[in-house]
Amino acid sequence: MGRGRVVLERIENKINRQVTFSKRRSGLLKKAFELCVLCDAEVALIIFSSRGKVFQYSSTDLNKIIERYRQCRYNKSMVAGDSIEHESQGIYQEFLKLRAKYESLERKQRHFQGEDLEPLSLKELQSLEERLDTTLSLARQQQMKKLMARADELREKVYNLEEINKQLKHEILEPGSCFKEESNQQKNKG
Amino acid sequence: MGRGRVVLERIENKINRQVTFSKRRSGLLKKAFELCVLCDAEVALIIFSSRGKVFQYSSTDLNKIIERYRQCRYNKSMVAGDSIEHESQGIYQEFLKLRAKYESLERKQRHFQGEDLEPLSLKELQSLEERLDTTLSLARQQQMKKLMARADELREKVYNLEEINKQLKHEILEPGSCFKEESNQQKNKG
DNA sequence: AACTATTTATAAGA
DNA sequence: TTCTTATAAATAGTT
Repeated sequence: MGRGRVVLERIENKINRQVTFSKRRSGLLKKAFELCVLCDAEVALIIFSSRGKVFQYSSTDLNKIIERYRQCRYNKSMVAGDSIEHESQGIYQEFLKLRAKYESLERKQRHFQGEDLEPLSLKELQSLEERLDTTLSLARQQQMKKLMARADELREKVYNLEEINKQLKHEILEPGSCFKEESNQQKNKG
Repeated sequence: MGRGRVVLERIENKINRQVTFSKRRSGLLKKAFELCVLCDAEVALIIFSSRGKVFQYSSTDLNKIIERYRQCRYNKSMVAGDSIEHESQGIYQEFLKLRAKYESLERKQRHFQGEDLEPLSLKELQSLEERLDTTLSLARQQQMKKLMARADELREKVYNLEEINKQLKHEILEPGSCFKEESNQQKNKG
């Protein structure tokens, strides 16, 4: 519908594409609206331009329509027996789930820090105590281990230094090399 | 576009409405498709007939488009200066941030449970030990409190029962009321 | 489901 | 961008 036949492929000319987008976009929105009025249908339409601008029409609340759609899909997949839905719930759902998990973990964490213990039952308190006790001894073991490792290191260093010292003393008693300054020092000492 | 001018209101004739719905629906879907091809746009279209049947077109995965749309809305409301709390980064960024926080908390939690202690420094281990120790005594205090409260309750119950006992004994020694059955029992005992 | 007279949408041009 | 206009496309009413 226009002065030339249209070929169904991406319009390469940028200006042209943008103009056509603008015109057809408004046409599409109008027709969506008409369908909804004339035929008592529920319609949701989301359009993103290639540059990321968003346009939208919905006969009623868009989120409601989306939910209704998802419900339909869900039922269909139930019938089909697929139920791959799990994965594609969208980032927002994922976000909500994660937030719930986070808050739960946070609560648990607070207990480990001795906060909000009042609402815990005796049984829960006992289990907490046990775990704290276990962790405490583990933490102490770990400290021991670290300290012993460090002690070993130091012992090694001490040994090495002693060896070097020995060699140096040997050098002093039996001179025969190295630096003039050392020779001078030996003179002063002697 | 048809043999008569159309008035924009619900078509009352049911058959007519259904036919028009069918025609316009396919027109709308076709135009959505064309817009997406010609103008490189992203389009999602959901249609429910008045009888609840669902039709859908989307240039790419519908859920992706919906999420993109939600992110746009979210960003817009941020820009509008409603809640500058979380910065205007979009739900996906929020999700990533939360995930990082969650993972960090999870790591901390593991330490409290005595796991992955090896990488901790001596200083960190000492601080952990201190906190565990504090929490441990708090947990024990809390248990004490609970136990003492329970003991009080029991003491109260015991006292009450003892009182009742006393009264009952009194009744046995000095009869003079209540039930016939009790009187019979007294006879038997006597 | 086809047909066709008309209306409507829109491509190209200004 | 907006308007104009020639023409393609969609579709209302009919068969």
